[in-house]
Amino acid sequence: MIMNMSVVDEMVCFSLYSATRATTRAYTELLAPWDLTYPQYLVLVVLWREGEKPVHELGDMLQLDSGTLSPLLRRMEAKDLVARHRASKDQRIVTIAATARADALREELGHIPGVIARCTGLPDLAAARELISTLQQLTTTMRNGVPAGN
Amino acid sequence: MIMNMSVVDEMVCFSLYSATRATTRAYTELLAPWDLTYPQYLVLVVLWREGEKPVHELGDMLQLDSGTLSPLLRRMEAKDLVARHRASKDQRIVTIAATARADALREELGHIPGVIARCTGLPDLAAARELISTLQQLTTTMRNGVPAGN
DNA sequence: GAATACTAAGTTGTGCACAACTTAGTTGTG
DNA sequence: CACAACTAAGTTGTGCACAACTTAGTATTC
Repeated sequence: MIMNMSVVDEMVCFSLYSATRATTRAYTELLAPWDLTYPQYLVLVVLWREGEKPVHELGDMLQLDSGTLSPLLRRMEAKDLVARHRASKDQRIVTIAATARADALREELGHIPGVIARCTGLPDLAAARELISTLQQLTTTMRNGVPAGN
Repeated sequence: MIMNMSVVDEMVCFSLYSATRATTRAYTELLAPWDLTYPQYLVLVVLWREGEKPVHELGDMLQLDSGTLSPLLRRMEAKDLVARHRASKDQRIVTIAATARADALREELGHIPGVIARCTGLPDLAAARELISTLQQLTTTMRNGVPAGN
């Protein structure tokens, strides 16, 4: 907690920032043949696993607001990957569903998690779980925000 | 390395992605009073520590290309945070230097690393170093790219 | 039941990231 | 010297993220 903590903590953030961009680039390369971006792929993963979902629930799961999701889903709709329809019960809610084309992609893209697994270079499942745990805790703490009084 | 590895590995990437966005938001909030973004702050940190630098060396350090840095530095120049001048020796090279105003900010922003330190929620220096090490290794492996044959 | 508060989705505007390209300057080779 | 190969910075275009706002529909309260 003493002296050089400062530099190290900036390094935590910077190495996070670098690692995420490297990961996104790996996904970009992997997904290029299907004209998919990483956030678009994440939407498909959620829809494949959970079925159709309102926009705000997708937003809760991916931690993205409508300002990000609305145009992203519009692009996915244009590529015939998702369909939107108003829920009849509550006319404010737009439900997003994977299309038949998206469902077909599920098999085609089944190799991706394994490829990414190798790309992480993590030695085993335990190491992966530990990293996930550390990152999730960091996310929670960060999201609680900058404590009052700086 | 067996069964559910796939799901876990997607979780590694997603937790990275979430953690980075949470961190960037924390920086955004912290830096708002100075009208600075996180990448702009990173440029200042490099210039403070290393003195003036050509654009491509900034790019090497931050892993950003000229397509990102050129407009970013233009915005920083407009805010009187950096100055650009052509190196006389090699006329292709534009050297970026912190302005007096940027140097003055160095003290004013001195509290930030400590605040971020607390926001990470990491228990001690050892935990921070371990996370940095894991992330740097992951970045290197990721950047080596998707191995041939998928 | 009318005014108010709230919620869901979408819009607008700014700033990264990054691929692909352009322009200008430098180096290397014959 | 000429010319090809290379390098540095900048430009263009696309797609996130996200703050701030708008629009429309729902719930609440009196």
